[in-house]
Amino acid sequence: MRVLIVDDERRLAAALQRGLEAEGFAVDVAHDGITGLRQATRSPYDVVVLDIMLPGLNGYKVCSMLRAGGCRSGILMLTAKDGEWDEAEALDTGADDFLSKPFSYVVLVARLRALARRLGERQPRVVRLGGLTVDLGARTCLRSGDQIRLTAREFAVLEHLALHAGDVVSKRDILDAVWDEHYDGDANVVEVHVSALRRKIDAPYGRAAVQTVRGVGYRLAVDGG
Amino acid sequence: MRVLIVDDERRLAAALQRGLEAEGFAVDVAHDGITGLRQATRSPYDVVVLDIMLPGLNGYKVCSMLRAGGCRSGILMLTAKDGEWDEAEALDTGADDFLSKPFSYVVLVARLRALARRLGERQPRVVRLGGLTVDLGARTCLRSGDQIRLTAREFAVLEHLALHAGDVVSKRDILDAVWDEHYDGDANVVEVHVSALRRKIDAPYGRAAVQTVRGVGYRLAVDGG
DNA sequence: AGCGACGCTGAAGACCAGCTGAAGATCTTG
DNA sequence: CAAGATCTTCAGCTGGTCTTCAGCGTCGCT
Repeated sequence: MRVLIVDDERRLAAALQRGLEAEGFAVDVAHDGITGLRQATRSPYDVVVLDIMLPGLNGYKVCSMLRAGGCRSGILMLTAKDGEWDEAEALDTGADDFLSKPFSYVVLVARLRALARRLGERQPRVVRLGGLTVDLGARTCLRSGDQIRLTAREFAVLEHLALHAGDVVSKRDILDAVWDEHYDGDANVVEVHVSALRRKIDAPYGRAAVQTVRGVGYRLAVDGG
Repeated sequence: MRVLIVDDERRLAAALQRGLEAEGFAVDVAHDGITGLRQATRSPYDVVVLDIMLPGLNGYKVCSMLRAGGCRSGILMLTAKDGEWDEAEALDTGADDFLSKPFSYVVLVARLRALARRLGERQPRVVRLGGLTVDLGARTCLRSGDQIRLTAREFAVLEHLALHAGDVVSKRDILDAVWDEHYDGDANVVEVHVSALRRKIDAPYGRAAVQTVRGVGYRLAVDGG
């Protein structure tokens, strides 16, 4: 899932980025309103976490301009508690949810997930493919009834494949979806994680759910391999 | 959106038709399995609402025959609640969703809409030519039901031909589309790959989907050869 | 029938994409 | 701070794929 954090408190933003990335989100950061606005319109995010106090262009303006421009991402506003700006106004400008600073990290993650779920209800919560079950909500994976322990990256890769089950997904697509867009390293990271994934969900079961399509990318077999 | 209702309860079918037409759907009705099957294959519907209890040919049979014939419409099965036929079986035969009778009209409409949306979103780009099926999304190719393993180049050539099925495509066009457009090598590479393609999708089946038009180029027969 | 142009195809070697083990970097946890 | 897990980078390896080439077949024209 792709998240954009727009906050001028660099340390907070960096901490959030690290934390969320560890949970498997792909996170980009902007430190002012103008940059955030441009970033959010240029690239499709699932959720934008938007601080209200921003240099240049405040959060309300960014939010309403995004909505005016037809942006369909979820917008979670961070409101300072001093009461100068209130939550009702945040919702009025088109935000989907708000959180008062200071907030607990755990709460933020829960809200992010809830928001993403709410927006993406059309997306299946569970993808079942033959003997392979990927539970996007619980972030768990079952193969032939066994619970498989996956790392954050592994799961994120599997998630993206599962959401496009049956179709070939290029390594570039996976990079864009799972890593943030500034990642410019080798696509070999994808190969490494796919390799690890196969070692866990395919090899021990003699299956081949994750198929290589040479010269194009990968495909998750709709029958689970 | 085009909907076909196949149900032998004439009053129910007529009521549904009126209701759905009022909501802007284009609705046709059939009262038995044979008619429904013929109607569904003759005309492309977005969704077929299919009762299971039908005179002549039951809903399961209609459904599996439709799927066997390559029908890609959404199929919503109406299952009687007496439990004689269960939902798992409905899904097995290729239905996309089911609804137990008696059902609420509002629920039916919601399900219809959801189904149409679901199908529309994941509309795989598929080109079907007689016994030859080229799935551009999954990058797979089926000939008479067999999965054909193609290399990246072979598939790319076939893809370009399929997108212009029935038209003659010059070797130059293929070079520009499949190879880099500044490729200045011999056009013989195209011949080599076409040759390999024919060996896989035509020769074993005694067909000739890929036709040579001497002095001009190649043409993919619209009837699959 | 004979000729030339065009197209087909088998073989061979260059080439390249993808796989994987290992090592170092980085982050998390106790 | 140490231990452990995870992520990324790297390089060697493998096997499939692509291209080239040459020889042959086929077609259309005279």
